[in-house]
Amino acid sequence: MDSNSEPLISPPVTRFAPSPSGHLHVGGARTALFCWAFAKGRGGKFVIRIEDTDQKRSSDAASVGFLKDLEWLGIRWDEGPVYNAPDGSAVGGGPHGPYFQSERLDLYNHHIQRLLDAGSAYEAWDSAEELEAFRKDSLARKEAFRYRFRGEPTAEERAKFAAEGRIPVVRFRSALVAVTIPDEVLGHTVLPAGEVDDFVIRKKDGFPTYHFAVVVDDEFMCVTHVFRAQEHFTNTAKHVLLQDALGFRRPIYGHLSIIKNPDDSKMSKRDKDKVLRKAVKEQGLSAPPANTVTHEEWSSWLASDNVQLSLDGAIALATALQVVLPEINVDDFRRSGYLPEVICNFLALNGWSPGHDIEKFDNAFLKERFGLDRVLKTPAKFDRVKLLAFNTDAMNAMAHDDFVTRCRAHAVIFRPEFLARLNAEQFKLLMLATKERSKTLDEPFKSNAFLLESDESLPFKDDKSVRKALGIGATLEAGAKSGLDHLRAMHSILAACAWEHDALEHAAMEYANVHAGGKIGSVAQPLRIAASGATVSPPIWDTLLLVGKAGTLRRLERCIEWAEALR
RNA sequence: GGCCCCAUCGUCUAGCCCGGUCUAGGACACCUCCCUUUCACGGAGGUAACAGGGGUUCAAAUCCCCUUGGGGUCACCA
Repeated sequence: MDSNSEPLISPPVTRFAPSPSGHLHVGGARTALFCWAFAKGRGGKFVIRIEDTDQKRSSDAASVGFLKDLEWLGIRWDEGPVYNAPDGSAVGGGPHGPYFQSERLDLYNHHIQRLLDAGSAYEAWDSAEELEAFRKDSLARKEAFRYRFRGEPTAEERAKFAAEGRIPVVRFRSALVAVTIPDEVLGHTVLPAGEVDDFVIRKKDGFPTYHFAVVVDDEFMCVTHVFRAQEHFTNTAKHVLLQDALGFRRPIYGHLSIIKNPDDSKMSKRDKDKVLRKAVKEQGLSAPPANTVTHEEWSSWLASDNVQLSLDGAIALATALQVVLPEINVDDFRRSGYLPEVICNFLALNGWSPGHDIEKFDNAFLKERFGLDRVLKTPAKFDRVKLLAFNTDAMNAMAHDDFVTRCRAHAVIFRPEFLARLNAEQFKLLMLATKERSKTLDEPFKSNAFLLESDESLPFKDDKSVRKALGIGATLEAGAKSGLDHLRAMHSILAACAWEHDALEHAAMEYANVHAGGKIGSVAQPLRIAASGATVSPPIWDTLLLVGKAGTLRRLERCIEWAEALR
């Protein structure tokens, strides 16, 4: 038995309780992963609850889009919002619902009334302006602002407030005692008396605050272990006080360090906008590039750092500005072609390790081995380079058939144009030709866009390596042939060649032996440029096969023409 | 600023709780070489860290204190 399995409570119930959002952030994904692994590895339950007590931020149906991301990662919940997985199975439901806090108001109000009746809570009538003044005052004295009971309003005052249309909030009467914050990751620590103020538990709009709803729900959803981001650490004191006042059980707590960017900033959904703003500034743009965002969107976006572009808008703008958006959400990584199992593995390694120099593992292993005793207290920087390396390894280890299947699944969602261009056989050929150099599921598509070009309009790239391969601008020794010469010669050879891998290779080899000193590379590179437009493509014969005979010959002709005009 | 937490290669980390086996291990990145029809992959080497200062001890990355640095929090957001 390890140090954190609790003898008194088993099996454990953990929960992931985000506010509604269309996207799952990697930090949230890791929290969910740890909660899931802990519960499932001990025969317990993993619950999802939506914390939508902020009416301003609770929006539409897309508000739980992150459920799709969780499911994609292989993290399934035993209780929570109902979700129909792509494989047809239904996830969620359960006996302790509803799992949206906005639907549990009666429950919260019942318990707030209990506190009110017991004198552990009271109504407070302060206006926003009054509170602001208090805060300013505290700030001037270089103190943290702590709200304290300000006395019962007189009947007169009460009448005046009512006449003004004021609506009271309910505040919790915090005892002036030191509070121990229980934490199995950071260690139990004591908050000095007076640190917790009389915080609001019911807002003016009748909704409970986060602190109150969490405590009630954790109790009634039978949550035994709460693992959440470190930003909640100090809040735990409030929760503990509330639990004591309400007579609730106390779950075991563990606070997880945050995940940071390589530059030490906190990883945030605003990072994409940050990159774009920088590019706009550097490139000195004063209007949105064509086919990106509307002028209205553009100007409101530039007017305030707090405004975020829509995903589609951000992607379009990034393409136009030729910048790469940082992946922040799970969905971003999916779009970039990362494998869910690799993301889970890598995420788990940020803040936890199984020891013994083990780095590669799957969720089953994680579930088996995960425990709070090996969770790190230090924040980790999210290293995309290492993630990519992990993904590359997983891609290389994949069986050919699996690779093709998964690339196809990726293409259906993100690269449909390739499915339109290639038949099943060609698709498979391209995938296998690209497999060993693909670091992501998206790479077979991203790096082979030349296949989508028409033979009549494929652009040829004019750069140093292209000029070198074609022999443009170079002086030749007597009798030697340039890459361009090879191209001219190969045109007729290919025209007479069967369009099949070995035949192509054989014919080119034969030619190279006679005219290129056996150096096939000096023939293959010009061909590659002609067929793909640049010096990088899948193995040359596969490339020609995919472009097709007619297409290759036409591209050759155009390339020769283009190269001749260059010199 | 008050309160709380944290600190091993550039990065993720092992080791720390139970001081000696640590001239600090692994991985990613980086450098060198090999392989090679492009780009990649792969193979073989290499550079690289206990934040600083005090203690305790025969002995400290490991225990204690201070300094410095980093983080969190101080909402009618979660």
